[in-house]
Amino acid sequence: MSQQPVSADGPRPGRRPGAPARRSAPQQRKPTDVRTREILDVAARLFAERGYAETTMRNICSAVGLTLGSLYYHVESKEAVLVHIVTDTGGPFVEDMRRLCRQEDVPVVECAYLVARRWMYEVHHFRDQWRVLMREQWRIRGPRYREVFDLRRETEVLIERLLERGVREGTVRPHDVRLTSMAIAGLMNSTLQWYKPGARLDPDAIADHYMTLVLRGIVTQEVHARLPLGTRALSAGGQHAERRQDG
Amino acid sequence: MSQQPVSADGPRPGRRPGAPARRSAPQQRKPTDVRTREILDVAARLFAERGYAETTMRNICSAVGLTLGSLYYHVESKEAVLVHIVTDTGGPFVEDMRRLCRQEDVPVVECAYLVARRWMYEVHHFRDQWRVLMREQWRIRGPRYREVFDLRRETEVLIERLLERGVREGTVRPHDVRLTSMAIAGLMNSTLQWYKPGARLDPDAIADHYMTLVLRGIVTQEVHARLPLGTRALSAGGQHAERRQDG
DNA sequence: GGTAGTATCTATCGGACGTTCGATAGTCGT
DNA sequence: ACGACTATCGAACGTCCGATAGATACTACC
Repeated sequence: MSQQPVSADGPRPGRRPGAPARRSAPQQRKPTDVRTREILDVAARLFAERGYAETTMRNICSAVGLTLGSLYYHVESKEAVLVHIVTDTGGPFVEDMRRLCRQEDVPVVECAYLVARRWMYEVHHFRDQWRVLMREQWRIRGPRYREVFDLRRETEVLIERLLERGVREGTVRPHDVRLTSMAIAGLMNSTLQWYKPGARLDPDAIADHYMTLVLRGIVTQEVHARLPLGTRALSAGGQHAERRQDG
Repeated sequence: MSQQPVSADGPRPGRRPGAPARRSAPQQRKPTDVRTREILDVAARLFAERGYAETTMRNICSAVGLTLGSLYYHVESKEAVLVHIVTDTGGPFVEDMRRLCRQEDVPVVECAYLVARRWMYEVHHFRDQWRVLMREQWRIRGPRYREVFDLRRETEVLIERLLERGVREGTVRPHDVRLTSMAIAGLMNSTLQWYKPGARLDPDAIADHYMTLVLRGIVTQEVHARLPLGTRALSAGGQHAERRQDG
């Protein structure tokens, strides 16, 4: 059970000491440093598998093939690792959401499907990171908490604005947009708890299905009958929804 | 920061040692023991607030006014506390679900609303316990894990069966019932992350709203127009849904 | 009043964890 | 060739945690 600080498959003593020593830029904010990136990815995997508190810095050392002293050369502290994982995952996602929701020339219903697909893609392409984000973000205290909280809040507001645009557009019936926004977020994020990659349906199909579920509840009667993507996923008639054909 | 094993507001040395010494029955399975119940409730609160790993047995001691040695007189171990919280919460819930889904004389749509309301009631009436159940149940390993897993799985299957009955009944269109079942569970449980008691809407209103969202996506066109409870919650027309009138 | 049983206390143990420190080896610019 | 810098190592420190052991006080029953 108790593993040594050096991994079993290769202690690699004195391995590449000061190998590259040349980074493209003296970036301090974004750790594009290869080794740090590796540490962050491994930590995300371990945090997702066993949980933050159950993962020790020594576990991370074993996984990346480093000793404790070396690990602390790259990362400031254990909590800093968590903060990096959360913000590096949540930040770009919110940026994508901003971009998708801002295209006011695209019909709201179509926008909604794009949002859903992008959401499902992010969640399951960075599955470990998102599981950590969802399960452990509450640990972050102090000024960093506000930062993380604002990311989540902005996503909610973006969806609310999109739905309100749908009302102005005439395709969405007036209703409690906040509740629907939380429903969409809840549906997308809840797939983290049961969806496994390589399952019967791919993330896009689930995105379509779930977004159709929500949209059919709020769109006007005219739109309801001809939901563009959703009907494909839902009205297949059989026990199983169609598979998407665009690979 | 570091608290003593005795709480600050009253060490209460030698307090009620062996006070009742009489229990109504020699129950061993269900800890109806008053003190144990208190410990479990306090532990659920602390686990929900700070997380299982961050809560120490000494924290629980301070909260219930006991010392470490006394605490271990009532509970077997820290993990046993978690197992009790999870099973005591999940068990009765699944029993309720069984009961609600078994009444085959009640129309499926009505059944669905009853399920949703019961679900929301349980989740927010035992909020701490459910937050622990959702966030920490994966820690339980060994034979106990199967027990917990089966509880969750049975809930999913019960919903699937209900939806299939709707198809036979002619009110629900044929579709991927598993996906919808997961959607319902995801919607109900996701409210734990944002709903605070005393908010604008009560749990019943949210249950109605969310179940209507799902049902409108899967029921036949005839049923869609006259969703009994859901329309009340959704078609209010304004920014806010109605409040329920039956207290 | 003695005895059994219940519930509490104090004190302690072994271990694990996050973090720090000083030393060392390799690389690059000059 | 020689410092400056980068990345690594090994060893340790202080703290905290879950769990245990043994003594003690109080109640109930005969």
